[in-house]
Amino acid sequence: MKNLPIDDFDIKSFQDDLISWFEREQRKLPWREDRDPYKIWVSEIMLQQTRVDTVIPYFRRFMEKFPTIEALADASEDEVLKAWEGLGYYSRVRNLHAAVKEVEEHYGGTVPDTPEEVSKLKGVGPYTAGAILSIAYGLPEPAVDGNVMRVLARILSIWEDIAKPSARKVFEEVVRKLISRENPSFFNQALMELGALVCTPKSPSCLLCPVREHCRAFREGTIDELPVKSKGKKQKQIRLQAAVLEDEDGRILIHKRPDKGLLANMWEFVQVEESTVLPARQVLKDYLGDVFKIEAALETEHFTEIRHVFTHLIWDIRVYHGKILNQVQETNELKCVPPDEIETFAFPVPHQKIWKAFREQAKSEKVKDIKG
DNA sequence: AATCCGGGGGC
DNA sequence: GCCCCAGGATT
Repeated sequence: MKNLPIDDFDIKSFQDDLISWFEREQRKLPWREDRDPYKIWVSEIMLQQTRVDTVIPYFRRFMEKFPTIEALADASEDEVLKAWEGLGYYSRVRNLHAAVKEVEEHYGGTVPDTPEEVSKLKGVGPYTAGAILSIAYGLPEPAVDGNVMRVLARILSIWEDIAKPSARKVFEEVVRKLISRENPSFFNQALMELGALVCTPKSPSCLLCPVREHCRAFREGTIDELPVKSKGKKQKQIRLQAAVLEDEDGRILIHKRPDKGLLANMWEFVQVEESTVLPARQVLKDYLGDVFKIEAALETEHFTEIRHVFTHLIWDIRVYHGKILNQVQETNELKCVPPDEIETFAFPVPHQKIWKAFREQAKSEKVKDIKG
């Protein structure tokens, strides 16, 4: 029996060692400057599946642009998406935007402070609810993320598979038993900070650990076996053909993705999935040919290939260059924009790479012209 | 319970 | 390459 009860565990001593370490060693972070629930909330959404160092510049820019709940509620979705461009998991910010409007309308602009109300907000799950309630309001609610599961799995020698959704509840019950009633905020933050700075996934710094004496895995030599985490399956590969298309005025054709699913509401250059049957480029030409007259430029070879790895799939994109000879009928999803305005739209990273490659290719063409 | 949903950094 | 990251919504 490896999952031991926590009877022989000195909770008070553990809390003291953990919290006093946090008071000494915590990093200075922009969302720790005050206890504004709005800032705590935004930071927690940004930090979902995203490292602190990545989040910091986004957080600063976001707060400059949308300093209050009211400012964010009044912004347009395109503006908000643009501020999130490059951070990934874009439904986070669309949900945040909707939730902030909800708070503005139904809670008079004040983030609610009960588990029931906070949890109802879009994009606020068990972790984020606990984080807001404990950090912003000082309530003893668990905030169990990947760090907390790793740290507690080691300290208490818990052999649950932390990749399984059911594991989170086990750890929430553990936190309810361990959490400091005097300082729930620092207790929760300290567990996460410890996971980020000391009790790391690989080669943890046990010799520097403030709670080493409380750690069963350290005592029993099982640090490298804990936590137990099953592996996910590998990504599906998708071949795409994309085109940077210019109209006769040199404007670029861009397309807005549907409001659900992958990269919802983000802009992109036109692209289609490659057929396994038809020869290269034929699919793209057929697709575009229904709508546009495409000049022979599309007959030339693709000018770049982009590989982009997502969590659950891999895009391999061949990118062509073409010219549109007829008038483009613009819609909400289809626009022609001048090249210098491309960067005002929110593009996913793979299509930012396409634009970068396109400009460099155009530059080298120019050099050739001059030399020729 | 599985699957979907981004992107980057560390090794 | 592989792993993981201050997870949540949908099915």
